[in-house]
Amino acid sequence: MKEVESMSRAEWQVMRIIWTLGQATSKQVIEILERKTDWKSATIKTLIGRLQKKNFLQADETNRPYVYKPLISENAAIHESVTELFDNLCCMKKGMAIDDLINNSEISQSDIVKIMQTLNQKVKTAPETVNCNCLEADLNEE
Amino acid sequence: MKEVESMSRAEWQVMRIIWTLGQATSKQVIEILERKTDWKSATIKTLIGRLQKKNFLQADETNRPYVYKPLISENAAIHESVTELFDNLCCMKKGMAIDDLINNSEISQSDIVKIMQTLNQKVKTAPETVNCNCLEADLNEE
DNA sequence: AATTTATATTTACAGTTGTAAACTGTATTT
DNA sequence: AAATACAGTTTACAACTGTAAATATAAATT
Repeated sequence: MKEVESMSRAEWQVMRIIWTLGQATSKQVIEILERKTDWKSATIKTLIGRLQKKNFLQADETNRPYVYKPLISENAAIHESVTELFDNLCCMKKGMAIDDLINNSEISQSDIVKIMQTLNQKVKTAPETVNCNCLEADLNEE
Repeated sequence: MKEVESMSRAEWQVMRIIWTLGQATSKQVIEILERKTDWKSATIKTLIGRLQKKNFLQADETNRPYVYKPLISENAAIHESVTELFDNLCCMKKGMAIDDLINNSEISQSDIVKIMQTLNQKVKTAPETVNCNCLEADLNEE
């Protein structure tokens, strides 16, 4: 029924460790997450297993302990999640949501510059207004 | 275990109708969602019921059919969801995520202007860089 | 009042998620 | 080789979700 698997909140925490390290053993992930959370090591093992099943992680099994590597890039994963969430929103509200996000996130100087450039491009072709379509049948949801 | 209830994807669709109409009967919600989705009316009734249980909706039961009203504003709900999602992300990646979002969302002229103003404020105090904390214990998650 | 219709509430059921113990197989140390 | 320690795999279980049928209740019609 579900087209594409998605990553749960707890699974995200595991992926973040592995993305940041590039690859990791379960031991490494467990050590770090035991400091960050109050999860038992068994819980973390479960999460690693599920991430493999969902094809977000792959174990290099040539020698033990296995080394786990990401099968999806962090950027791709972020894109997927953020897009999925924004799909829930009224299209009229997306601008506001982004504004809110900017207000509540710590963003570096260079990222701010980058975003401004994006906006400068965007403004050239942006519509005067975006209408709410919450009540309309969306014929096309590609 | 769960501090605050959150809204599922399907429940969001129901709320969007009710926010947009201000209030609605189940019949109205069902009619609209039957055009937008392939859900059966029974499914939509279940969702309305769950939203009431989670205190996102309240039924005015003075006369039938009941009129359902939101107990949370659309903006508040958006803030909650978006914040929850961004909590998953590496803080170093949030700027990029926002940039990606802007690239992929239709945003009105006025929203763009608003966002630019926000950025202009933000840039004054923004840090040069934001460091990844994916491997660190977060002592404080208030 | 009895029947039909509309609407609201209960029950159902499989899959996902958070959370973790138990078990199994491999590697290391006596 | 036997015992121990680790790491990987299975099993568990309740709550939440998507999906919907069945049932109960109230309103409208006959």
